[in-house]
Amino acid sequence: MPSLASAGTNAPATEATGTASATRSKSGAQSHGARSPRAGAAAHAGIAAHAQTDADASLAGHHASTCQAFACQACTVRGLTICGALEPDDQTLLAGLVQHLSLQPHQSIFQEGDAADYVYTITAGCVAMSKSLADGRRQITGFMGPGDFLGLAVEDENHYSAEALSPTHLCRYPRQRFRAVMQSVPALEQRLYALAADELALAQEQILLLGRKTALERLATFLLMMRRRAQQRGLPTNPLRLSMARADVADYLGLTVETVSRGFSKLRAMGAITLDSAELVRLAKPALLQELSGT
Amino acid sequence: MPSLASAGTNAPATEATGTASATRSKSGAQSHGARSPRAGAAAHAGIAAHAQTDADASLAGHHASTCQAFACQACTVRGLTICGALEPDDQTLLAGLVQHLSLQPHQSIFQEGDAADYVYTITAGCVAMSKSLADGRRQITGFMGPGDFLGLAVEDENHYSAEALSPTHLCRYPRQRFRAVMQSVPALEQRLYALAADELALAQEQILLLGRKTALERLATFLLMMRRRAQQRGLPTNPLRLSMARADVADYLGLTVETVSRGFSKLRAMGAITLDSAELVRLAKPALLQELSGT
DNA sequence: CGGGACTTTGAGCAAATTCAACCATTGTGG
DNA sequence: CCACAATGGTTGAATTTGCTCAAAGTCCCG
Repeated sequence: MPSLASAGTNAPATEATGTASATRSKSGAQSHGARSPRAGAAAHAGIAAHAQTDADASLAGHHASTCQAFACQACTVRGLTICGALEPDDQTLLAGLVQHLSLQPHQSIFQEGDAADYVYTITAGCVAMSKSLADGRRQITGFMGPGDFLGLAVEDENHYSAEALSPTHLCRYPRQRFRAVMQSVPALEQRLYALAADELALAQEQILLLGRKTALERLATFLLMMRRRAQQRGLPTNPLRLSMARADVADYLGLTVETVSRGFSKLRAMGAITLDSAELVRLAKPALLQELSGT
Repeated sequence: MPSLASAGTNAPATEATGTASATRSKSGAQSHGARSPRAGAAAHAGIAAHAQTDADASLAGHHASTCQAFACQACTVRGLTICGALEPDDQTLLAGLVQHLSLQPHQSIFQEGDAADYVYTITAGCVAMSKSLADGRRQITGFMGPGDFLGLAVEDENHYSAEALSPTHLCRYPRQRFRAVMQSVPALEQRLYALAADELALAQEQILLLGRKTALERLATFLLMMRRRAQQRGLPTNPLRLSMARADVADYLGLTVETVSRGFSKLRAMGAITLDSAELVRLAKPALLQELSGT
């Protein structure tokens, strides 16, 4: 599949790739019928083409460093992300490389197998990392939100795809130059090492969930995790905004959309949660969820 | 469960914890009946007590550095592990900290929730990292073999357990001192960052497997992965030695022992593999396995 | 040779998937 | 402004995969 993606130039703005939920059986991919017979071709349209930078001209080069630096001063996720770990001088160094991007839901950031030319920091929205099998089954390996760093583990090519799930803002850095800064700034290197360690711990948590938890346990775990994330970022938790579709939750939890939906209904019936809308959840009984989570 | 483990002093040399296979249903843990009613209490016996070092006295301190350095010179996994990335001087630095340990199958190295006092390099054998749920269901998050580094992602306490699956030799370093060396030796830091990145990529591969692959696909993927590992280490691949029990394979693949066994039988029936013994597999048709692996 | 641990095989069952229909929300065009 | 199509979510029924429970079969070690 990676090879198929290489020709990616432009695709219709509305493609189904992002929402074609994975299915468990090998024959499942076709069964979703009308949806995107060319799954995998994806919305690989070059980001630059779609990019709507805060200062659009900045994409042409990095002459806009002062302007960018100013934007960084005002950045709302500064404390959460890598910039917070840096001295002012080093921040300027990074600010000289940065490009700002805006993405719509379902827009691809990069695809499994692509050359890893950039690394990213997310300033707003929600991004999914995912891997797929040849027949289209998709597994989301993680969600990232404001403050998260994207591109940690990359070598020369990406081992996973990344896609915006909600309207998203990114800071993008050319990978080679970022790497150079990283090697000259020990604080940055250490910060990234710590981030990698965190991400690894999360991945192991996810492995436990996928390998050993029941559908309901997965869902309860997921909701509690989303709440913790929101708390860490100072986002509202009492209606908790999921920022993703059921299909994405399903692809994250290794389930089908239907099972996820049934799970939500069951949790609602138990009084554990309330739904303002499909995306806005109230965790009425966190203790019950905790118990249901199996952990 | 972490709190239960804290009192760990000595346990019988033969405990069942390591082999009590996880089960999917919440009630499953008890259903295995006679096996280890005190699951979770584990073989937490201090390693030092069981340790049979190559030069036993070394445990008392680190005065044996020259001796250890000599051992390191002869080390068979030097090229694979962190030592290979170091200057001779830095190697001596590490050699001054090292302690050699030998473990029997089922012996615990550390437990989820323990203080992370050491990091390890594996020189021989096979180690499983695992996480468990409250009711005893266990998930193995990864296997490590000769050359692998254990303790990458740790903060002050371990997020997972580690246990020897076959007779195993380890190099152990006090974590704080290792950390100090790490921070003074950029090459080491970068090597560990690279290892963390590799481990993360493996974890994501595992997430895809657990979330979206069928039992047979998991097994095929597993066998190919084990073969790749053996190749990387220059170990024999034609009878490929698994170095672990079916129960461990099951806990790694998110399945039950029975399903794993059926899978092996099915692969055998298809002619994809041959079994010299339960632990010695011949991959008769790697291409078929590749196809079956779903990737 | 005998005992125990591990592995394999079989039969029935249950959780989650598949397939299918229906409902709700949203945006569009008449 | 409302009908209506489209998308996403929910619910139901049948099916399937993998699990549970049970019983043999193997292998290893003393």
